[in-house]
Amino acid sequence: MGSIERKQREKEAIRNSIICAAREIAVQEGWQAVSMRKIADRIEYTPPIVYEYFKNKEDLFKELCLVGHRIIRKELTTLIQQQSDPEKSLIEASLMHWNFAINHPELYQLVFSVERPTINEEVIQEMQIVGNIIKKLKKEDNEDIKDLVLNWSCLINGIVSFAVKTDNLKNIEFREFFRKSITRYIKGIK
Amino acid sequence: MGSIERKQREKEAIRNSIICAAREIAVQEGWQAVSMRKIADRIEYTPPIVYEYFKNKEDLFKELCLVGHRIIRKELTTLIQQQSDPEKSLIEASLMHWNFAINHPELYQLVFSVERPTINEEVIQEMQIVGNIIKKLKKEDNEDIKDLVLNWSCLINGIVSFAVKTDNLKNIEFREFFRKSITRYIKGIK
DNA sequence: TAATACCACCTAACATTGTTAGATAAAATA
DNA sequence: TATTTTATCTAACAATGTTAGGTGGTATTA
Repeated sequence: MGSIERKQREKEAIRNSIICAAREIAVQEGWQAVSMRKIADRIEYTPPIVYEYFKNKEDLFKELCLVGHRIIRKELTTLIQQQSDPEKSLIEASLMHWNFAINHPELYQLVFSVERPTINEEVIQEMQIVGNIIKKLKKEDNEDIKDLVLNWSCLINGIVSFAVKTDNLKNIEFREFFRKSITRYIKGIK
Repeated sequence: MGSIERKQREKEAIRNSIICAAREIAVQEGWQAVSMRKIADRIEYTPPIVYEYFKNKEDLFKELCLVGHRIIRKELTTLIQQQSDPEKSLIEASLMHWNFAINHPELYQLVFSVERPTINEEVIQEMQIVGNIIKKLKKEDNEDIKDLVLNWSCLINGIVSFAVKTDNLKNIEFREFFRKSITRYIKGIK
């Protein structure tokens, strides 16, 4: 009797459609316009159904943050597999953040908004990956890797956030500035 | 007939009390809990009165951002008056941002949230002040000052935002990391 | 097969929100 | 005193998050 598995799959599909609906609305009208009713409308159900999959709006938003982190981690891991030169890896990891903000603006906003607390486990994992890159990059062992990773992470986020805020993500000059800042950072640590 | 001026002053006082009320609620319950009705309640008026001073909620929020920027600019100007060594000035300017986030957490959140567009004129003025400090700091003239200021600004904000998000503003170790990052930055540019 | 339990889903309501139109009553002016 | 202006309020609108409880069909059991 595989019908129980089919049900499971259908449930998963609905859950997924809720997440997609929320993202779609956010892309089109911004997160402030995302309401449980609009989501329900879009998936052609009534609001209480949404509450069967997510305890409340905050719960849904947290899941959406996880979606963002999963994409970032996936990009990071494929990136280090394709590239062995640590300097190039770090540059690619930096650009990945930029591209993430371009390709998934709604997720970027959610994951990196000051209002929302970090999902620690996720951030730690991402930092570990970048930590491994930086470890190879620098020669002298007098500086704490953790500090360097945190420094890198904050720098990247600071720049990308500013680009988002000032609507400069597609500005070539600004992107050039981004590259230069990464270069400056790398020069500074090795 | 000075009554017209008194009226003016009273109006100014009410406007100010609206701003204060909004900040108070934000400090106690977060910005998502700030409503026009709660503000009206707190200043002992009815909601429509608030709309006589601010076109709408967004308008009020923008004014609140300006309040934040005014504080920052004031701090920056007094800071450069008291200190002539550019390196120390830059460190102080950096710490000022940190303290701003501690002393006015609600304003920090508003001014630096990714959701809200920057108020360009304000940001440009702040960057000009910091630009003057950095100009004195570095010797070689091959690098663009604007780039360096932007780099500094994004780095500082990236770190402070992260501290806010992870609730580490009062963490001494994290603050030490902040100092080290500034030092690293300064070492890199001069 | 009939009765029962369960499941998916919905209706309808609650309090709270941003915002506005229009009323009221006091103060200022004529 | 009559009229205009000003300050303020009441009451409503539609939209929001969220929940209690109903409905009608499907599966399970007697």
